[in-house]
Amino acid sequence: MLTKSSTELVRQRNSVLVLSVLRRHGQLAHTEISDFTGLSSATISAITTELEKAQIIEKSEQQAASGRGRPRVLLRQRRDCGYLIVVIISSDAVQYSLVDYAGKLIDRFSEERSHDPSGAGRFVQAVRTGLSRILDRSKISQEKVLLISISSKGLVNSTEPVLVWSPIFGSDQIDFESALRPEWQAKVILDNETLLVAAALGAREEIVKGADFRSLAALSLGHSIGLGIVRRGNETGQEVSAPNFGHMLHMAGGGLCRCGTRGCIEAYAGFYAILRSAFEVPLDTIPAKFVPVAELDKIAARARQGHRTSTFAFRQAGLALGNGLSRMLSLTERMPISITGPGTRYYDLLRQGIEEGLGQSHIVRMEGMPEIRVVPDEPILVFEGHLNRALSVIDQDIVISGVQGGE
Amino acid sequence: MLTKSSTELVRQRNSVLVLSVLRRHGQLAHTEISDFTGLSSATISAITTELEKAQIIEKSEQQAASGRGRPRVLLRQRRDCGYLIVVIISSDAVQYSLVDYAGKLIDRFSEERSHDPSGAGRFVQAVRTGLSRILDRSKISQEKVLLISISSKGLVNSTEPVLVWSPIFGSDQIDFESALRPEWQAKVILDNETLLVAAALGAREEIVKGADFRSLAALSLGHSIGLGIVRRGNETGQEVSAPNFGHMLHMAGGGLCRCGTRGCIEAYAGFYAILRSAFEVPLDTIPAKFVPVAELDKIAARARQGHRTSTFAFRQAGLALGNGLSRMLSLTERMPISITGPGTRYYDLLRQGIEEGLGQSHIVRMEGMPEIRVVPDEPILVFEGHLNRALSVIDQDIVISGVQGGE
DNA sequence: GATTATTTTCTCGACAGTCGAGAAATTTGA
DNA sequence: TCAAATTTCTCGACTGTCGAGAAAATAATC
Repeated sequence: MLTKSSTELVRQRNSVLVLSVLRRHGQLAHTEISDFTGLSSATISAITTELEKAQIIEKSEQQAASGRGRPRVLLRQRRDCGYLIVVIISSDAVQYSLVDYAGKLIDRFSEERSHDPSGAGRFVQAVRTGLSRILDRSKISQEKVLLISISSKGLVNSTEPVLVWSPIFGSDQIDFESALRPEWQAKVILDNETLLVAAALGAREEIVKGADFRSLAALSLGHSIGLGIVRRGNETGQEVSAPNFGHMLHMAGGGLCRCGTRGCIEAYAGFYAILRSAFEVPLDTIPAKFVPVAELDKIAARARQGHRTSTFAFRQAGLALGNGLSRMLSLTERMPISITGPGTRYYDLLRQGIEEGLGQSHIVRMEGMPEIRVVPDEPILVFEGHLNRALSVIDQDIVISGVQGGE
Repeated sequence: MLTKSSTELVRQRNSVLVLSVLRRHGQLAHTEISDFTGLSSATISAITTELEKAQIIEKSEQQAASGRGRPRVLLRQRRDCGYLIVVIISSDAVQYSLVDYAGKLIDRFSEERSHDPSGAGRFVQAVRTGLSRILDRSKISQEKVLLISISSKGLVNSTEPVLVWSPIFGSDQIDFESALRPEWQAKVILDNETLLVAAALGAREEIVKGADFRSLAALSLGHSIGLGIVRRGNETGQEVSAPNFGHMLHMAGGGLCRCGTRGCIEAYAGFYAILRSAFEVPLDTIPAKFVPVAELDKIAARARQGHRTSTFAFRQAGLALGNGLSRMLSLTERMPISITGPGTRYYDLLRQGIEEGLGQSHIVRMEGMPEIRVVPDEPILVFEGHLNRALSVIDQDIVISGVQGGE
């Protein structure tokens, strides 16, 4: 359904536009903003004075010497305009980061995670104390925290911050919104981890390719398997999604997965699955809860020396991934694939299987093999994705709610 | 990348909005347009007088008696504002329809299709003469034809009107844009047939559910298998896509498909595949080019009487469809599925397999079985989808290009 | 040191668009 | 014939963008 437009909406969108170029390029002068946005100088004046009055941006005292002429005055976000807390949940720890409005990291710590499975409720409690702790350490008042951005592996509700399914808690849903609302008035968003990786890669790619960028997928290999897809939207920036790829059906009636279903991709390509297959344990064995990476390294070493069942295990994993990717490509357009996560260290062993698995489908035979890149540093990408998404959400909210209220 | 907004853009969008409610509800009075759009009466006045001057809409002489008070004057599209030609390519015929700007069918005929496979070039030639013919018969000048909307089964380029792969011509690409450009200055669009079915169903659904509508998939069963997905977009109406579902990998190294690959869904669920499987022909047999429906009806009749291999054939087909749908659902959100096409007459035989195939995946076990509806009248939906899409494209183009030029 | 050239920022009036209020138009009912 | 009701139209206020040019501030030049 279409909806009506008004002149106020125009100002809102242009204000967000100004903030977004400021975010992308750091501090900028009046003229530069005008160049980047395509808006006239007069409009930039109007918008920036408004944003300055609302205490969202400020004039930087550091003058950029720009040859002769009136010196430029640089504008930048006010760091203390608001704060962001990033919570990254991984299988063995939870990392808390406090970030200011300009995207600068202020404080960070990690907390070990207890491995007891019973504790969805206890886990939420731990997150709440973690959040209090990072706030206390920084002496920032709670109202100044505008957004709490959480990420986890698993399946996430697309509209509300609810963890629908996760490798650790299974179908024990966690609703972060209602869990944090009593204490925090900040907005809470939750994203799948690999979605954030894809978002970060997409943002990088768009800087390089500009308007030529179309789409991209990120595949994360580890104990579990994640996939994120980012597509260029019409005008609303990029669209990202995190399908339930690890638990897509690879083979009906196949190996038993941690989720309880048979034949998921993860049941062939997850770390525990590779272990199981290398030791020729029956495929209906209940998977190990946790596999040390050292264990897999040993199998990989043997595979590299030509050991048959070890090689076979990685090959099976590759095939499952390749078949799955081909199915994903059948449902989307052709796009490059970036492989990331701890599993990238075995890419040499997985590669042949992946390519063969891809090649078994009509779409790949017709359009050719998609471009595959290996990008090992996943944690950096996750954090970068958090910042990209969270800060642009803050920009949006701040403009919609805060501009006229600032003075 | 975000892009700048201006007040002119606001007028453009609101004009398109006015045209779209006019299209949805037929002729409307000033006040009603105001109610439907949420725009103020003054704005409606401004926009409608502009559109009337540009000869896009007109006052209807038929006065709607509305009790006491000043009588309403109804506004409606001018039928002769422009015309649309709809070309529906199916496996045995090509249907041409001439439609006026108000969506009324003016003329229609079908032409048999020669089954010779060599003729991508000859086929394009046939389409060109078909288009000339429908224009000649109606005595409408060529410039008045604003859009030619074509549909076919197969894989379509998402940005240009290029048929990338089709059941009949294989990888012999057909670029309708360059084929028709010398004669026609009308815009040319090409969509996958099942995409249009999905679009039509989505539009119907949105009328019923309004803002509650989220997404929906249409599955077309026949000689080949098609899938269309429609999702509610942010504010830009609905987003539709037509994945290459029929040739998604069902089972690595499986039955030989018409496309030359092994193991496609179509190689299990297409009419030719059901035939092959019912007669226990080896799965690597080159598929029949064309299967009369009567032939399949016979198999279905036997299956309904309990004949084993016939039942098995339909069950295998259902499993392939169910597995494929579960994979699709793993990559999207949960959505209802409408099954359409000639294959719906065998739905009683397919159903169990489809449900079992769906149930083998994690996503369905977790979220439950998606709602499945059977909607047999596919041709009507295809045409309805054509009109929905084509006329809204025309509205958009007409507002962008034509409004100030009208006077 | 005064002047000129150059560059950036700011300001003003014109123009486009939406909205609310109320005037004008037109029919029904008393 | 007049009042009530309803729709359409019009006017002034407000918001927004833009182009042009004024104002500001520095570097180069004489």
